[in-house]
Amino acid sequence: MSWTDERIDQLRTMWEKGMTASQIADELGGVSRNAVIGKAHRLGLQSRPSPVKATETPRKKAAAPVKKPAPPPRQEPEARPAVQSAAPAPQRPAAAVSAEPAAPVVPQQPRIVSVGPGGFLRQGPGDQQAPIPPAPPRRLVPAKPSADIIGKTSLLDLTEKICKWPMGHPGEPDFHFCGEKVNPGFPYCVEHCGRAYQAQLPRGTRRPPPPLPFGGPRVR
DNA sequence: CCCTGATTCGC
DNA sequence: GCGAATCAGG
Repeated sequence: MSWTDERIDQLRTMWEKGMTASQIADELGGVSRNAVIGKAHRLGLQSRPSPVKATETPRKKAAAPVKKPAPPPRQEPEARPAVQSAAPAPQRPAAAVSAEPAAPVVPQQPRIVSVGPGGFLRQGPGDQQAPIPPAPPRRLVPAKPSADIIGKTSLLDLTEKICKWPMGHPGEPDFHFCGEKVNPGFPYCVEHCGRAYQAQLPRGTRRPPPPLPFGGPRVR
């Protein structure tokens, strides 16, 4: 698989929604978790809340990645001697202490949500925000056997005694199995055994190409 | 061991 | 640019 614009877009969306690389890889299909991560980084989508601790990365080979020598102290220790403890004045609950001169505490932007099948966002009991509609509005309906499959032998109907020769192509609405009584000892009925098992001819002898299984190449 | 993301490096 | 291999942490 290759990274088409569409797939890149899906990757972006899912990554930003907080789906794990594995989930994204599954959903996209044809790519590994590593591929997803690699692509995400190449795209510049980087390091969102990951379960991995943000410890230094002392790669054994390369030079140490830019380690911040000293994060610019937002407040000098000298500027605020221990006066505060001596001031019994009614203070705001400790939360505001560190962000005193600045604006009110910034509400943490990345809300952690989980993503359900179909791409909807699950909400916790405490969530008061209106439900976010699924990106692609899909209606989930109970699976119902399609009209042209009723009466046919489905995967669930297969037993030891039933011919398992596939009729049609998997994934198509009318895909089913032969369903005849099997040739005892074989997974297929007598007719399909004749198709499945070809006599071994001496080497070098030409023979007409055998009929392709699954009803031959798909025609659309 | 399972999972996670990050990084490297040969292709 | 891609992604397997590898690393490192939960």
